Amino acid sequence: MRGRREKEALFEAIALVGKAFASPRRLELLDLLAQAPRKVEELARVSGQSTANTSQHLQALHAAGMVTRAREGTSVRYSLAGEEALSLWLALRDASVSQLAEVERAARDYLGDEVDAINRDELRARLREGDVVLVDVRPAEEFDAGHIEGARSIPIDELEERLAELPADREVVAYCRGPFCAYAHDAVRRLRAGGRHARRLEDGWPEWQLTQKSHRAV
Amino acid sequence: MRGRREKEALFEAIALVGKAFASPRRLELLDLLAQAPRKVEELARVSGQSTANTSQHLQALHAAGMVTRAREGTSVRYSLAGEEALSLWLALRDASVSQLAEVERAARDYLGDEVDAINRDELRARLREGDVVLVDVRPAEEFDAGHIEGARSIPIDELEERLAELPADREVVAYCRGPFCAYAHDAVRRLRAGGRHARRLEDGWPEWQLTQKSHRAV
DNA sequence: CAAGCTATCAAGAGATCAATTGAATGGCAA
DNA sequence: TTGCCATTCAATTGATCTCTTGATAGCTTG
Repeated sequence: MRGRREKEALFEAIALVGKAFASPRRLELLDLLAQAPRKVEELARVSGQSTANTSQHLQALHAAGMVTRAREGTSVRYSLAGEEALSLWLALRDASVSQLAEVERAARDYLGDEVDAINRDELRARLREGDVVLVDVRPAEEFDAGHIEGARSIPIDELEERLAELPADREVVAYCRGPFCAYAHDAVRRLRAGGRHARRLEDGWPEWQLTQKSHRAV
Repeated sequence: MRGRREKEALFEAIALVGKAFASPRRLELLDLLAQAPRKVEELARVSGQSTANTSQHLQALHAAGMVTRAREGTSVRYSLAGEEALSLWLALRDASVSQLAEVERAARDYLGDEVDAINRDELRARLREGDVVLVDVRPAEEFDAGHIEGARSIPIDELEERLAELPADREVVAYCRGPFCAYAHDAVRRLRAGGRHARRLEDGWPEWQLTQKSHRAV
């Protein structure tokens, strides 16, 4: 009983989950699913790959227990498999930033110049005070799937034309998918160009959601 | 600026870390390093693979920022790269258990019949009361590299011959490398065969160490 | 039940990875 | 210096992964 054979089987089983995180495409899918459940075709379109390939990657994620799927008529909607999967993905992402300079560099290249940020705790306090306007600049479907309480949805595409909706005398905080999502950066730049005092939330909806849950748990 | 090209580069960089967790061999190395820093040749011997192969995997882990290395005379000692790497590995391991029935099955096959366990909080309380004997059944080097305060080292190999050191009138708690390490299970079975009232700690030194640190941080 | 759409399957080409082997490097000690 | 040992490098083979293409299956609607 219990020899190297069994131990290897154990590590192999764990590596099944590790493999799920070994492909950039799959990570992009996870990142999207962290915002909202989506159909295969949507994921394919948004992530810019073929439907067949997307389906295969989703199946790999499913085999690793990281996503769940549900038929909806003629299509299939995939979701992140619970809080566990979300926090694992966020942990991997954060660890990769702090351990690999490469990631930080890639992030800078993608996000452009840094803009002023505010962290979750500070935002919570300011929301209690009621002296900020909180704007969710993600696509409307993602807002609908879940958002920070008190936020108003103004997708980044509509920001310029709806600028008038935002008061000029209060600070505006924009948030989006997370620390490596360009929407909030963009939004802040455009808001400032529009004469608003604006900052971005340091991270995004998934992180907010997760800390809310763990706060409730504690 | 900032297009699909840059976004892909970002996910690719994160996937570098993901790849580190995609091989069972590398996971075994991480698991060993979570106990104590070790030289390449030791790791090769303990994990039962060739030195060259071990070296290659360690370099992969190094490239992913999960381990650090230090020359020591003619040899090289590898260590886990900080708390971040440890907690990521533990998170992956735990998530794989809760999301994949396969992992749990493999664990049962390897560990054999379940034995009574005690969790960290309960152990902490019992240690304060002083009514348990805590035994670290890992190899002595791992004990030396770090152990639970108040534990005594009795490597599993020496357990039978040193049974007399353990009082028969107090409960004995054995711990080892973690929830999937067979040592504590074995130890409890042998202790019971030796007439002791014994349980195992639910997890092991790495988990204890990590919660100690986060407690201190909070 | 036929058409149309979505998702999955199946097969294959090309790339990447894993492990082995044998040679090279770097530090240590005689 | 020379020899020795631990580690790394380099090259190779076979296995695995990724993406594409074209076919298939499942559901819905006319």
